[in-house]
Amino acid sequence: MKVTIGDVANKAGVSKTTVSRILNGNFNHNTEETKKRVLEAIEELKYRPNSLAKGLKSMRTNVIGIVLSSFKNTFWATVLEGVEDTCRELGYNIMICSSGDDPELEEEYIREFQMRQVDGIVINPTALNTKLYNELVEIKFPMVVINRKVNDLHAHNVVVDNIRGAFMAVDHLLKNGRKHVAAFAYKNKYVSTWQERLEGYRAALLANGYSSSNFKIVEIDKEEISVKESIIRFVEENPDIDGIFSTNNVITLEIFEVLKEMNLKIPEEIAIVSYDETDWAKHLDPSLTTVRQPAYDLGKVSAKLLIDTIQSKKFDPNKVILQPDLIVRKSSSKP
Amino acid sequence: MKVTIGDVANKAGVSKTTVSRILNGNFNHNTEETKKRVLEAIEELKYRPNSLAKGLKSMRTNVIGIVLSSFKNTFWATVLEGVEDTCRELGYNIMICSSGDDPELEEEYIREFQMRQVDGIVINPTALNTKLYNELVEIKFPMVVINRKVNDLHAHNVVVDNIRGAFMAVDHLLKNGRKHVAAFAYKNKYVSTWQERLEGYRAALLANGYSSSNFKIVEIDKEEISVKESIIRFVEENPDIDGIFSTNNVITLEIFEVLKEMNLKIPEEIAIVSYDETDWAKHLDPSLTTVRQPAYDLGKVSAKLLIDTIQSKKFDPNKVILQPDLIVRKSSSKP
DNA sequence: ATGAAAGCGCTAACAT
DNA sequence: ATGTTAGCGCTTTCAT
Repeated sequence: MKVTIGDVANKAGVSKTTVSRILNGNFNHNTEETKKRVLEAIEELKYRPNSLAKGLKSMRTNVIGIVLSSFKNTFWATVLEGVEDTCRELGYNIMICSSGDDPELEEEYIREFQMRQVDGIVINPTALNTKLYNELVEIKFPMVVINRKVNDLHAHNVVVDNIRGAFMAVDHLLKNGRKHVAAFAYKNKYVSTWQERLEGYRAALLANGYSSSNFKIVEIDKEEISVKESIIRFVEENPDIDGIFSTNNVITLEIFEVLKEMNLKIPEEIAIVSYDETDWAKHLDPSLTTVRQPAYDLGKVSAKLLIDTIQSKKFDPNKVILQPDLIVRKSSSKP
Repeated sequence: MKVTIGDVANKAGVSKTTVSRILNGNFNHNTEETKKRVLEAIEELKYRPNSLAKGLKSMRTNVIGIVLSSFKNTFWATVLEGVEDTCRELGYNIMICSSGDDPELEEEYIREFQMRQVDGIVINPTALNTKLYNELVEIKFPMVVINRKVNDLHAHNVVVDNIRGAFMAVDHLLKNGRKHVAAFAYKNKYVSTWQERLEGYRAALLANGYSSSNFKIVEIDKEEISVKESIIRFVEENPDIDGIFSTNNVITLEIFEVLKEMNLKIPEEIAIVSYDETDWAKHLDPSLTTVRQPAYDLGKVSAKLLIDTIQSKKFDPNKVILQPDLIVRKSSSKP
């Protein structure tokens, strides 16, 4: 049933070595004649090399692992596309999993990937397994940390500039005449993403002549209160708000709903700018101004960096910061 | 550097066989004492079995491959979640790829998966590689075809009832007083999904006393015309339309935009029902009535079926049809 | 209850 | 230009 390299060798009347050489493009030293015979034998027997055996011998699998927090987000789907395209181009396959931001699951999956001898991993870390991350760096396991930062970790890191993205968003609101701008984020002090977007928010206020007493930050603890409820509460308690910067598009959808229910006009009474750009942003009513992150590039750059590391065995941590841009639509028009 | 089963054996003062047995839970015949010593050695050496070697020997990798058309869609992200949860539960890992509905790429990826000795695949087929699919069935390669049907293929198939979903959508429009209902779909005669949704549309019209002369079907050929343009053209040429059934949510977003630009009120003048349910459907203005497909279950059932097949080696094709449901919102309210 | 030895399918150093 | 041989790390008969 299973046809092996030995079968091909027999059929072609040569040794396994010769077949192996031709298979791997080392036929500098082969007669056209033998090459032809081997290729024919492969064709006739429909031989397909067993990657397991190859990997066991060569200590390389040409598989990389990718650990995401969740698949359910256009952003990650697009990152994955970038990773996939790069991997295909360079001859790698992908094993995938999602941690759901659960550190134990994250560790379990990483261990699994290691046992499967993946050549390296791309990971959006929970940021809660510091010891594990450092162990991986220690043993020089090729790894690219994406999207989030892990403090003091001596590893490759590819992120999008969240401070800048948030700054652009909030600066845009202020420059367009908004005076009381609030920021909404999920509460999670371990995830650099949210923290940095809030930092960008603060920076924009300060740069526009406001002081820290003007900061209006809503950090939503999903365990304690629903997103919707916390928005309602905030808006009721802060009737002077005329601009909102939302760090996440699930929150944004809730904000749209709440404001409509409260009969607050967007953008006349309250302007909105949101992370991230999505398929539906331009179709909302009013169309949504967004901070677009270069998700595809994030995937592409990360995969490329990982594979370079695998192939060159160089490990000086590389820190790459990609830039987002602002897509201005109607939700942030002048009042 | 690398610690192998031999190192553990040495450290514990036993043979590799014994370590292997304990590793795989075959310690019916082992002293508590040896078991303990081996476990300790594993712990101390931080030994992790090499799955490649294991797979090479045992002819099982506990990896399945999944071939999608694209990741960029909540539907597929959710399917993937179902697959992942099931795989984790049953001890399998996932290799992933997307074909972009390109049959050559699809074949390339399947071959790759075979060489990597995946135990089986879950595939949303382009439906254009009939010969390949049949070859896989022929060699009894465990495979579950999902979401789409392939004519005359003797393989497992898990789909959602598209005729029924479309019927429910259109019947709902008609029962709520709409008289002239059109259907929008991508033009692709190979993909059963679109074909069946149009069939459901026709069935609903007939069941409500209309004849085939009342069918208004727009099949959009993306090569020839933009989605938006084809919607505009149709609506201009058919001013009597008062209901639209959209088979795809990208088309739906464009429909919303066009109707707003043409100042046609939803749902007063035109009602809309759309595939699929998404995060944003309830936040559109007006909120969108959708046909929800059990995506998570689709993933779960498919993965379970695949793994059962792998483990039991039974191959009588299993045809599973899951049922969608209708989520009624404002976009389809009575005129 | 434990071990020795063969071998899964491939590659690569070392012949020839 | 091609072949011989020795493993890669594991499981699995078959002994003991």
